[in-house]
Amino acid sequence: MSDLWEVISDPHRRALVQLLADGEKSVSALAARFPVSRSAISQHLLLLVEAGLVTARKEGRNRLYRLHDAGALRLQKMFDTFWSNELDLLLTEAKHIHDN
Amino acid sequence: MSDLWEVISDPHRRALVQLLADGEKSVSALAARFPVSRSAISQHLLLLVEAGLVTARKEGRNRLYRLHDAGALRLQKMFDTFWSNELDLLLTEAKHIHDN
DNA sequence: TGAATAGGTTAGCGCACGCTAACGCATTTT
DNA sequence: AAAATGCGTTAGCGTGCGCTAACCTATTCA
Repeated sequence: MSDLWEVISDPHRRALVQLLADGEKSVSALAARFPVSRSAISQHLLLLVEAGLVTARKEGRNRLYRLHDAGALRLQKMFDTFWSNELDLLLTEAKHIHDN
Repeated sequence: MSDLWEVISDPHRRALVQLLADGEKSVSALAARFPVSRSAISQHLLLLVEAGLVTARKEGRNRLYRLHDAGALRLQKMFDTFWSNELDLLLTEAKHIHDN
């Protein structure tokens, strides 16, 4: 996979990114928030690492995941690139016409 | 499907949205740009319509698709919502530290 | 040292996606 | 009227995803 769009299109993975946005968290701490198994979350996290969105470090028997700055930046750039000039123009035009 | 994230995660559908951003186009005009069959493109377009990103009108034997303003707006809001305060904060911090 | 905890790994299942091929229906062209 | 064009629709195929279950390893606690 490793395509950023595909990676971010999964709801669980998006939620993981959001949860990690406010700091490092362990796998079980994360998994506790979801209705699926720890294994599923683990696999999602590995995908996020592969995609460069997240990094991991070991501390004792915990594995702590955190958001990777460079990855977040790539994500932002991806959105910006997609949101091309034409799309922006179209929207501002539309807003102007309907005046809201 | 009809989930905006899933809809926009497909490369062909993203390209369609971009192509439609600069104006109405017929199915064959669009399909000519892709290596897949017209049927595939047609199915993508129907999905985009279902998702509210695109509208269609008939003119003679052509079917003209165009971007739907409200849909584009929903898309923009979706990105913004995901790009929550934490993510933004994290990025601006990171930028500040590395000073670039 | 044994039990418990945290988490990676693998096999396999169900399922939905993207696609093609074939067909049908309007509309236009000759 | 007949042929051609534009496009939706459907069936069916291959493939990859998300998930669970089961197992294995490393670290901590008793």
